[in-house]
Amino acid sequence: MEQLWMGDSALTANEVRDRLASASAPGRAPATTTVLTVLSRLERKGFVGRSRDTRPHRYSALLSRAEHTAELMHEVLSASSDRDAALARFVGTVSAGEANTLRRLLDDVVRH
Amino acid sequence: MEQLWMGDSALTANEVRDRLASASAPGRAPATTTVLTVLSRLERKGFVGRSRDTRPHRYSALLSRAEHTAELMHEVLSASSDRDAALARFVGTVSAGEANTLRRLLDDVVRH
DNA sequence: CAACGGTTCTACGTCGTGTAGAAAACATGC
DNA sequence: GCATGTTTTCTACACGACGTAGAACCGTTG
Repeated sequence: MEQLWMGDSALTANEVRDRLASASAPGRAPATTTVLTVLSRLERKGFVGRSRDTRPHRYSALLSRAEHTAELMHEVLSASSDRDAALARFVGTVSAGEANTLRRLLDDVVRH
Repeated sequence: MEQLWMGDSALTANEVRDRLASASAPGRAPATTTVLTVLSRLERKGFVGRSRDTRPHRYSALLSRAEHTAELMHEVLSASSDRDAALARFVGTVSAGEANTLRRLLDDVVRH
């Protein structure tokens, strides 16, 4: 749902609807009001912000896709009682390539 | 919900209900049928297994708490388009202690 | 076979989500 | 200034996941 625009930023409801229309099967084009509703709900939950001063309100993601994912991962992890064990499992099932990525990232972290 | 027994293993519905009863506020004690229903649904979704041969069926978690968490993390990560970016964000917001844990875990991984 | 504990079926309220029409609020051309 | 088109809000419905549990069914055992 949100993924659909979690890359650009500051779009109007109609622009969002247009992108949805093109990026989907021809039949599946949501009404503008639908987009507005969803956008409002996302705003209420703090996922998107909007500029109310410009007339066609402009909506933008407050968190990038990556940030959002990272936050979700933290949430999932927090729900676990033994975080370290969970992390161990996670690392154990990660691909070799991603293990390397992680290693590199951790090295970066070490020097602030 | 499941967390309630994701530590022990192979319990009957009544045993589960009892644990729930003690581990909660005195008033909040679910009926046995409720537990059965939930357990069945979890079974349908592949989260728990049960031995149908013993008469009071015995239910057990198919995945440990940690495994389940790890799987969820992978799911979240998979939903992201740019996995590396998401990982970067994740690592960037992890505590220092956990960063170390991760480092150690990655070292273990390297020697199979 | 009657009673009892265990299991399944059916069902209801609540919540999140996708969907959108009706109505209200605005902007504007004439 | 008002009719028209655009934008936003309100209200609403269907659907699926969940927590909850009663009713009915089934198997064991006295």
